[in-house]
Amino acid sequence: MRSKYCGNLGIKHIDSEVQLCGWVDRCRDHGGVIFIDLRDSSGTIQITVDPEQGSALFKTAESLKNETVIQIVGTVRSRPAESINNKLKTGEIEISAKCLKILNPILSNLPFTISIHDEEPLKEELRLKYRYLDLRRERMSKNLKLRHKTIQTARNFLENEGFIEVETPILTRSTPEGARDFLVPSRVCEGEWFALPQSPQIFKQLLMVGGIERYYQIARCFRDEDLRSDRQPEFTQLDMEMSFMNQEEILDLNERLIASIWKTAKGIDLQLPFPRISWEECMNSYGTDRPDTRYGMKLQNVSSIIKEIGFKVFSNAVKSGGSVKCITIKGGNQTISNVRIKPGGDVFNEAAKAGAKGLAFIRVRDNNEIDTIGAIKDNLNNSQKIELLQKAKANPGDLILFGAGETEIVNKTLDRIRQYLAKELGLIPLDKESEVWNFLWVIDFPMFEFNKEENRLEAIHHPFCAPNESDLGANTKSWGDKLPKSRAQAYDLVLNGLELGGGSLRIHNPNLQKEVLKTIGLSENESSEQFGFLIEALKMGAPPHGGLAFGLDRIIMLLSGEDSIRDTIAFPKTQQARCLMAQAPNNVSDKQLKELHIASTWTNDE
RNA sequence: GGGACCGUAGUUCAACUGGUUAGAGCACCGCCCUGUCACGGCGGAAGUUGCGGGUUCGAAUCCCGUCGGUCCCGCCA
Repeated sequence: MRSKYCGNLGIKHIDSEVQLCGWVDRCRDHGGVIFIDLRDSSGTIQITVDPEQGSALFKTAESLKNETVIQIVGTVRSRPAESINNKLKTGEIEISAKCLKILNPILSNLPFTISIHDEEPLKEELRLKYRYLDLRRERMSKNLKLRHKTIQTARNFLENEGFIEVETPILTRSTPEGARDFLVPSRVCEGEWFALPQSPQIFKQLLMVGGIERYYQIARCFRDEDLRSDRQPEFTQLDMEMSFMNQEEILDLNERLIASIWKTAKGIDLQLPFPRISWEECMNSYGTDRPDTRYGMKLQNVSSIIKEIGFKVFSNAVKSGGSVKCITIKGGNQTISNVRIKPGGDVFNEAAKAGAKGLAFIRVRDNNEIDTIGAIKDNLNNSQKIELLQKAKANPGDLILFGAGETEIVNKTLDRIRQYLAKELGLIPLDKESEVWNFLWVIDFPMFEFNKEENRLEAIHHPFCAPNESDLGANTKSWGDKLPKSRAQAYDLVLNGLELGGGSLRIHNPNLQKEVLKTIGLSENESSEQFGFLIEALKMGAPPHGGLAFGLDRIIMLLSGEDSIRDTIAFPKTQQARCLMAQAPNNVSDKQLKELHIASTWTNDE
């Protein structure tokens, strides 16, 4: 139907005859001559319809509406010098139309305009309802092309590294741990249920046992949890697993993969290797396991200085097993008023949202005089004061904010304030030129954390992560005692405060695997019922293996500069997990339910 | 499960403290216009103010409920 794409035409095509297809982006009817901006997936070009070319052609051109689908035959010619449009890639030329055919007219008014010239922001509700139109707009088509390019780059890279792409089941079994499963009733196996995979975790490990050695997949994952701007009920992971590689080798390969993606998508050469920071140091210095290192304001632990002072809020926090930490805001005396850090102020509110009961502060004045509430000032002697200012790296003009109490809350509070103030004080460069990409690996995660509600240990990543061998010791009999406190051979890739992906070396020793399942509270029976096939497989020549998975949607979001992964997904769902276009989920017939041996217990007043 | 914000013409927004017939740009329809490119000019049509109830002489505006969207906490790695 066509000989060329609109956006690829240029002066070298002058005098040649072309046949183009696409959408009418916009028309300018001057009564005599008519200009049509024709758009296809490659770009736009101006079509000129002169009355001399015949009245039928002209009449058709007059009738065109925006978004009419047309096919034109015409000759490429240079524009008159005064009519050259430098804003347009094809602005030096135009097509003189000889023939114009309407392939599909517009029969219904469009809910919004597609043209790039229309810059008005649209309600997302509308964009999602008419997603097929939204995709026709430049923003979404650009994002989808970027997504494609990113996946293509990953495929090429992994191909060259000897990986093969293997698909794993979408219908699988429900397993404990992790997120809520989406369930699918089985018609054939009455009363039984499939679950959609939260990730291909176990399958990819079994591919390793299957001798695949290097696997990857652009894998759809499903989690039935509440949505956020960076969370969808179905999302995509770039999922990988490899045999006979140690942690360093895996990290090295993956940062080269990320670098190749950033090179093609952004033209940026990332500096390798990425910094590696232990989980412990990370929590100490940033209060979070995914720190944004584009700015300072690191957390300082001042517990030891403060534990004996008379200010009870501080000393009691330390004595009851918690801590006192602080962050120093350079020049904070100027930029942050007392109103903002006292109850009701924006900074205080941020602290409160993290669970802090108060927000103590010290302002450093000239000659290192301190300005704070009496209860702190009166209880600090001169040497404590000096030590404190040193530890906080505070100078005259600076503001120090404190978190005191349970260490977890203190970390959460100061992390939140740190992030809030970085945005607030403009410490993060927003313009494209000074964009900073601070990648880092967080390593040495603990194996488990305590779940208060369920009163048991829980795997931080998942229960297949291999523990650090030196933490476990050689004596296999003491595994059970040492496991709860050992570190995992797990790693997360963090970029500018966001987790891009993570993984671990896996357990390939069946006894160790059993021991870990026992540690998270599974009985022997439960273990073999849920994971028997995995443990069995580990007994039959499972190679040492490990892997990781990247959140592909999130990576595209960062590369495209969008704030939501919805803008990287062709057909995403709303926060209520609805598809406004297809109107899913929807009701099904009683017959369908009956075949599946299920009945809905839902009532209106639920 | 909880908190916050939002919903007005096809669309993006406006409408003061509750007070005339709910306005404007773009889109749409009609007419005019031969070099525009977000073309221009003249005219026109277009509204269950998401929905339901309440307060009031009077509600887009205030209150309650409900539906939908967004952000966040919980949840989720």
